[in-house]
Amino acid sequence: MFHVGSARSVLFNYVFAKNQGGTFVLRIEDTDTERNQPEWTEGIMKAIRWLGCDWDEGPYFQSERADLYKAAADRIMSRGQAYFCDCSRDALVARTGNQQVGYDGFCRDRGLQGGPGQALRFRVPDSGSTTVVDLIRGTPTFELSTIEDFVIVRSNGEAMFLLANVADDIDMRISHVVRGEEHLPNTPKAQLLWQALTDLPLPIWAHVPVLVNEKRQKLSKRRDKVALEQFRDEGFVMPAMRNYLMTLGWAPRGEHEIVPFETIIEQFQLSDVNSAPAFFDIKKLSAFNGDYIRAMSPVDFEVACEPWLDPAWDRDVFRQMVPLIQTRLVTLAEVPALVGFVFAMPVIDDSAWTKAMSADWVPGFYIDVLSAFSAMTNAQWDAESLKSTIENIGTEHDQKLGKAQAPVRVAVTGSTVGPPLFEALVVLGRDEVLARMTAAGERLANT
RNA sequence: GCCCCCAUCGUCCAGCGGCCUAGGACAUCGCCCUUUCAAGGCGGUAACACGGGUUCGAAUCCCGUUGGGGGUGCCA
Repeated sequence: MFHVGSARSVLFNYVFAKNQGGTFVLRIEDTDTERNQPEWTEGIMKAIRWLGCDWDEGPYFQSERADLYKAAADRIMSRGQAYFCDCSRDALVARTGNQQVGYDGFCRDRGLQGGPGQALRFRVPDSGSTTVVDLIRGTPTFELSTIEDFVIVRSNGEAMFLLANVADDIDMRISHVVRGEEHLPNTPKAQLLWQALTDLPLPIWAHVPVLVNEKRQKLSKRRDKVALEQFRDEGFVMPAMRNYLMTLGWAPRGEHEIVPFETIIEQFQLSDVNSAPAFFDIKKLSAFNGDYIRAMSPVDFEVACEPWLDPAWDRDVFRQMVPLIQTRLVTLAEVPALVGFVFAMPVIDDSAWTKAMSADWVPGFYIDVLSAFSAMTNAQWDAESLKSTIENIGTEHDQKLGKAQAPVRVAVTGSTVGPPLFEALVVLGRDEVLARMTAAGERLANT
């Protein structure tokens, strides 16, 4: 499961790196070995590739870099900026009587020597402040007195992600860190660690706003639809998703939001990114998707449809339907419903039948159409002839074409809506059309 | 509670002190086109949260209020 919010962050990183001529590094932050599942990593990389954001360097796995983190912890320890602690959460709460307060520094000067059950905490200075340089948010400043002594190495010896990230950022010479806004409160801690580990200048940060739902809460996989894979499986195409995600918090210059990815890369500036949370609007995504589908070449469109087609369907027949359906889609998943009638007669929808067949002019009109169709030679079986045939018979029954085509459409396609009728009749062929008309005629006679 | 962030149409963006009687996109409404449904064309409704400053002049700068959001884990 790859969260669309993560996808957006990846995209911003990628586009920024490309715009700057920089190197996009993929690092898998799998320090929590108890919870990590190997298949997650596979899914992450697959999703990033699907987005077209191939990395220039990596992937690096934090789970394989424990030595680096150990060395970093030792260095901080040797500088006296960390201490061991064996306080449990419960003990802390019991001491302070407050569920929401940070660590109270109980073990600061107990001189614990480390060992099972003891975590390593960073000794945050009691006074002073640290200022984060953020391309999107300016320079938020944090008072050190409000930051607790946080854990950097778990009691099982594993580094926490904060330590691992800083050690890696230094080791990998990371210049810019682009990530979700939810990490902003971690940043002063990261800077403290950074300065304890190296004299190298701090990285430049960019905290992109979170994506929210219609209730303006951060998108969560528990209550919201957020899986990139799910959108893909529901027929959203990558360029549409990519373009849409880029318009959340940012927009290309000018009057158009739908622009080539190259243009986005060319124009993107982190300093232009908005800092307010953005609503992930599936309706707007859908509009982008329809637009991208319409813009495809017929061949590309056919290829894109393939996963949604029944293997038994004749691809040559489908190809004839392509120009009739391409403007009628929001997602590719709608393709089967639109063309299915060509390959097999669907069950006629009851309300469609009633709607199209209940008028008193229908039976007579219907018989005329049936006989006209049977009379048509193969040479006349083309969209224009079929159209004027229906049109003329309709006129005889005092009906406009819009009304007159309805009974035929329902008889042949099972629905009142669908691709252009006469073109579809041509694809179906005279025999098949007549067979369906006859079947419908029998049903008409019996009701 | 504490820390931090944010605030332009219903939504996403544009706007970086005068070009704003605030522009575009999605959504919505109407008209046109039309073989259904779409697509397409044309047009409409719709916003600077509030209160104080600063300034000749503020959507744009400052302060406050209100309202949202994020964080507050030996998760990332």
